[in-house]
Amino acid sequence: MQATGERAGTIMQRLAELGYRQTNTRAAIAQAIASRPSQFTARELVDELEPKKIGRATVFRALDLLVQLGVLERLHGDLHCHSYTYCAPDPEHHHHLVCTSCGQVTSVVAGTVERELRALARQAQFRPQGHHVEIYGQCRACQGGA
Amino acid sequence: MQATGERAGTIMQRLAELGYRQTNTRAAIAQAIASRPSQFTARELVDELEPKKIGRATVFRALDLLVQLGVLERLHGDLHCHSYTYCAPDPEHHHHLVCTSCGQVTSVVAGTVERELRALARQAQFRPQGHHVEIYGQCRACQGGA
DNA sequence: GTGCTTGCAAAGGATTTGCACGCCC
DNA sequence: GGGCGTGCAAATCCTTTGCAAGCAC
Repeated sequence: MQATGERAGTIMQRLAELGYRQTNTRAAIAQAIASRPSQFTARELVDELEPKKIGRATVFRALDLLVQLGVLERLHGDLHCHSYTYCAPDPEHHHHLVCTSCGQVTSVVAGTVERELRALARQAQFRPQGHHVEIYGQCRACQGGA
Repeated sequence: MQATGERAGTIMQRLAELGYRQTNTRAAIAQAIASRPSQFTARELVDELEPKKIGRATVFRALDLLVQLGVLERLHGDLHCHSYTYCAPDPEHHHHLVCTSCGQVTSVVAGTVERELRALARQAQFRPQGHHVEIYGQCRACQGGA
């Protein structure tokens, strides 16, 4: 697990690396993202940042940019269409475990599943280009309580 | 593959079974769904049905109802968030192969993948409750042309 | 100084809701 | 006849866009 301060730093660093400017506004957005639980919506961020004089538009643009840079990922699924999740720089393809109780999102690398999916596609004479996998359930912390 | 007429019939039948009324409006919606390619958006249906004097609201309500009944499934994913797909009554859990060229959606049953996903979750001390899997690529028909 | 970024404000859509009428059972 | 289902229209909400001013480099 990464400290939130470190997380915000990583985001800013990544922006710099790719040649984007490190502005105060972006730092505030990075900070807001870092301080959120691992899953959040655009709306939540806008609500948090609007009082700080950061425009809706700016937040949406930053979100798009960060997804493009690979810092954030978009989540899909019945419960949280249009959610985002922070994503540590990681060249490996991975999947998500989404906790239905606390919303925590954990990334897992799953070579075996990958292979199975490819085999499945081949079997259907389908040429796979990509896929999207999300598993819902309860994370370890939530199994005891709820 | 199911004939579209049969498909529309199945939808109406399912409504009746669950105690919902079989109205002309719903029949028209069922027909429209049945005549679509396997993947479609709410917007498309509304556009098609509005000229026929079927209100937007009614289409959205019907869509929600059908998803609830398990006749339709919502698709997610970057390319087609908020798409729907017809789903033949089928007790078995399945996944989707989505063609990026023609939009065709094929259902596949994948016991092996299921098992792998469960194993993966267990490994992370995660209690799985469900999952969502979509594979993008080109279906057989589109591999030759495009 | 130059050009990327931002904030404001307004536009643009999509989806939802309220309500009175009509139709299915 | 009773109550679910429908159509109309307006409301609401989210997201995108245009443009002039500001700030990073």
